Amino acid sequence: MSTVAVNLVFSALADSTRRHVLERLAVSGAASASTLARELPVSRQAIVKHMSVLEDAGLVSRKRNGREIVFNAEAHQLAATARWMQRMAERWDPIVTDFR
Amino acid sequence: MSTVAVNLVFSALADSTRRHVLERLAVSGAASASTLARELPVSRQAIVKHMSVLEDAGLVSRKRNGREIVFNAEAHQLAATARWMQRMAERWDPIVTDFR
DNA sequence: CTACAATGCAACTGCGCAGTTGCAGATCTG
DNA sequence: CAGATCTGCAACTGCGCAGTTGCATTGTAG
Repeated sequence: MSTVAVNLVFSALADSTRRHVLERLAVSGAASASTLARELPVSRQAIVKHMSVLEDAGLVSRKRNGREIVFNAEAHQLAATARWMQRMAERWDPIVTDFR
Repeated sequence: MSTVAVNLVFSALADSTRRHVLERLAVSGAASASTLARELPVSRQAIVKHMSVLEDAGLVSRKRNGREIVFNAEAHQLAATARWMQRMAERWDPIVTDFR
């Protein structure tokens, strides 16, 4: 994982609104920006910007469907980052790992 | 892990300078802000601010030693956050996990 | 005691992000 | 076609962070 990618993923996950959106997509399935804006207490434009950030981080994918754009959560990227963190933690302190 | 704690950890890790400092502390051992500022291309005050952020996130601890303040990396917090991410990823998509 | 080396405090700049609003363009549906 | 409903673009505000510089303060060693 490159430094840039790590920056993108961590800063994407650092915002609680974005984590809410991700949670929503992962649990209730794909949705458009307009739908998400109706469900959450933010404007559509705010959602659109968040989706760009999440997409750049690889945490979300978009698919055009007619006049709609449907966003989907990419759980594998989250898992990959978690594993990356785990390896980093192991390298820093081999004792502290593997409590799961 | 509370929402606030997650915000603190992720936003702390989102900055590459802070990750460099953490790496330095984890690999080469504890150090003071002045020492870190001499080793890295940032001012001491910048280091001090970063240490506060890292400390609030639980990723670093400080210990006063005479006129010096020595900072130490807390690898277990990193590992804990990695495990938290892993569980989140599992909840979102049970298939994608456990590639390690 | 004195000089040095550390932390502490404060103000300032620059920059980017979260969020909003307004309007234009595109695409379904009846 | 006409209206409804999407997305797209642009400008604007507010705010907080990264980083710097300057100066004061405190502790240590000789």
